[in-house]
Amino acid sequence: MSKTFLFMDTVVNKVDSKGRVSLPSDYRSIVKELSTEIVCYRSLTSPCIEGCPEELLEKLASDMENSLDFFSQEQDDLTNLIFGDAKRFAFDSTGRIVLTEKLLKHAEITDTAVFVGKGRKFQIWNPENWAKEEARIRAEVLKKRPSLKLPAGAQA
Amino acid sequence: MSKTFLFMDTVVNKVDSKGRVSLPSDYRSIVKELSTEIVCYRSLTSPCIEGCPEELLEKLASDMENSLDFFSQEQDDLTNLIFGDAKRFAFDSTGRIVLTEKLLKHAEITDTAVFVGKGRKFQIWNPENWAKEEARIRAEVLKKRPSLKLPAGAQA
DNA sequence: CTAATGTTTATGGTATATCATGGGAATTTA
DNA sequence: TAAATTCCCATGATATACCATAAACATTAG
Repeated sequence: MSKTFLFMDTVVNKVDSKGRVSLPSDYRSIVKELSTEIVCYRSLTSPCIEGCPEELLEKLASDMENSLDFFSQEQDDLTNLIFGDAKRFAFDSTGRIVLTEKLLKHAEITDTAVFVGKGRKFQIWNPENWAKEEARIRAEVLKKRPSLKLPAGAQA
Repeated sequence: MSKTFLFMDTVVNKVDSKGRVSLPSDYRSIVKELSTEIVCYRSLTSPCIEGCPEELLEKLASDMENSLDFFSQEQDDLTNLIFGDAKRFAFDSTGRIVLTEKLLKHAEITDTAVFVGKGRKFQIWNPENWAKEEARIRAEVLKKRPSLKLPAGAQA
């Protein structure tokens, strides 16, 4: 099978008192192709944590590396914000990472985390917040595209 | 694959009476791949110190050499400022550097320093100043891109 | 089709290594 | 020689690596 790099599915895992969580094994096997660590940061738009392989942030850095941007103050504020916020998380031999207080607080996560695949990246949610968000997204989609219906029987 | 390095995260360290500060260990392990010292200079645009591996300045120099704006007065002036200001700082066996009075004064740092990752380089701030700057950046980002989706690989 | 078995994954607890930081000795500079 | 700088060691706090158990899953045998 060819290696694809898409984070998919929704997985619920426990967060222990030290902030340890198992990264879903599917995610792990994706990341392992590249490295043994992921990068996480607070979402700017939602109360959740976003994660991705470090490679995704490489491009941002490269874009700014050239001399023209080097002195620019306007050198993308957004990018600067992300690097200041993002942090590497290595997962140990059992596949766990330890999330920081800052991240957990932003996502309002205490003892349970929901991993949601988003393609090239993924998100980590508090269960209740994710339930609401998912409902909101579904409603939004149906509102915009009333003709879009799932085939009968395709509901889980 | 070419191994690249990204400075990330925000860490707060103390500056002792001798002016010693621990370089965050994450930063150290990045720099160590290349050398045992970093280069620091006063930011041209903010009251903070900027730091990076010497490698980055070398790249800057060669970019300038090959630039279409080879005769640009502005670029010339700017590079003069940077290279005239920059200085190497070796870190000792415990991972600390001693910043100069000139740098500390420019950043208004006395007993606490905030290291902020910026991708290929990093900045060192006075805590209060950084708090203000971060707030400014966040406001700016939200103003410019109200419907922002993070660029982590996806234009959503 | 069911039962048994082996394998991967999730989770809890604990030992260990690493890091930030302070104090002081040794070395250099003025 | 006084002052400043660099180096070395000690310590507490924190984070990481390691080990053990339990649960979920897949595979195979009967």
